[in-house]
Amino acid sequence: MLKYNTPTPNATMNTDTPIFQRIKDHITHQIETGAWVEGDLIPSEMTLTKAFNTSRMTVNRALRELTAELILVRRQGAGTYVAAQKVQSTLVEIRNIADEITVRGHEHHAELHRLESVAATDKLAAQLDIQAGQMVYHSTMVHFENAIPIQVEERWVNPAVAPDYLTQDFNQITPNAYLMQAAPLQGMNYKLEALLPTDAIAQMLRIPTSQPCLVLQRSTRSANKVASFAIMWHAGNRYRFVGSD
Amino acid sequence: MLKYNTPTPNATMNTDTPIFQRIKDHITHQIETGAWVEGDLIPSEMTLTKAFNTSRMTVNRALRELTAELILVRRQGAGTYVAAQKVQSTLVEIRNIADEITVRGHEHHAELHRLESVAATDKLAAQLDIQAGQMVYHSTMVHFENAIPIQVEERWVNPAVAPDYLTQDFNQITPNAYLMQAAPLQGMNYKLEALLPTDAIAQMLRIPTSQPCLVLQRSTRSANKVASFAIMWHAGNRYRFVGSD
DNA sequence: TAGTGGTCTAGACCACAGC
DNA sequence: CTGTGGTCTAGACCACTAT
Repeated sequence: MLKYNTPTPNATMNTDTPIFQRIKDHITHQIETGAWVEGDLIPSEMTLTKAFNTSRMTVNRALRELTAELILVRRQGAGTYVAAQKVQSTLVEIRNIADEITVRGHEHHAELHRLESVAATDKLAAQLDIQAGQMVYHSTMVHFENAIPIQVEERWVNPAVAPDYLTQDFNQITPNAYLMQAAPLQGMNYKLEALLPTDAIAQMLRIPTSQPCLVLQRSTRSANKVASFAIMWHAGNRYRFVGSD
Repeated sequence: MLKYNTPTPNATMNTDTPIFQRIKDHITHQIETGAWVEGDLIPSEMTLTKAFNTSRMTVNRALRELTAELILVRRQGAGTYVAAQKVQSTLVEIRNIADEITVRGHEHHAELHRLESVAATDKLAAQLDIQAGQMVYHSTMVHFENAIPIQVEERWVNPAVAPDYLTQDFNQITPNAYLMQAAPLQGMNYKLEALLPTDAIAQMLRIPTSQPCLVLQRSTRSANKVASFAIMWHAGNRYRFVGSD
């Protein structure tokens, strides 16, 4: 474990905030700002007990709750670690289509059709919460399952959040996987609808323009900014979302 | 609070089970067996402390965790109660389309097109986990938002779970709302896809057959049986699923 | 063996609800 | 006022991990 300093109380924190909550806030803050990242060993219960001038049970409660929230992982005898970033939700789990295809035992590959820097249109600027005309990164990829095109992924990325986007090798890592690692995910919004494809999309998916598509639009947030906005087109006859509760 | 006896240790319980876990198990057992139901006041921390011959902090941990799991509700100064049963999920929250439309400030009404008893086809029998040929209830409804047809809901119901389905007035209560009340929901599976409508569906939604539809298929479980299977068609240009995480 | 987390105790003070 | 839950303390014993 590196990068650990005495906790600095947040100015916005009410003095009535329970101690266990202050400890939780401190830890999540370290993770959100990237000071502590996935796999890092964080301070032990005893260290935090002294740092916050409290009792071990109070620290234990904070760490136990963060573990229940899947933010930390604890190993008896070893220590407490920052958990792997996972956002789970019925609809969000399709975020890494490469993994999903591999899990099904099928072969996945992707074709990069476009990777460029473009000026944000008004509409796009609103999606990314930036100024119109500002430069943003844009990529278009097609994902294949056993050589059949399954998803067209068009993505716009906020350079302020992922400045190295254009220099990635997207044959090695999917845009989603890269963004997950480059910018710790805070949350997302999505929209799901059924649409007819444009000619360009139909061509990439190798379907007729009369074939309905399942279209997922999603924006992700990181570091209190909108990190990226993506539109994913799936041929309706080849792809569906499933889940259970 | 009624119906409370000294906890009877489960025979399958390992003697190494932590005390807080035994308390949690005891409480969830009371709820699962119906001994305690929604809204019931359960024993206080002090009562449980004595009953389990432990300390208050241990009882507090058990109750706090069950509260985080939405199984209990606590009110300082008043007591601890069994929480209302709720199933929530991005995709499951669309279960009551009438409420959803009303919340948007729009007018909702529904037309009942069909309400009948039919013999289960092989496919349907598999969905409902019953014998083919067995009688099941079937309904077809169209839901309107401000006089525009927004959803066609076709539903098959297991008579063993909701024997009074055919005698309901579905102008007063939606099938979903009735089933939620008649059969406490255990869980569900769903499938979401983009399809072209059949002629009959297109006519009910008043759309051309070339208009893609967002189709949600869902089966619900109750009392360890499949309670119902539903197919909901939405015009792709009028309806979308949205959510956030 | 030293340090870690997992659990538990027997007290304590407080805010709040209901009578 | 009494009883409830919300939080906290300063210890304790144990199982496990790493060295």
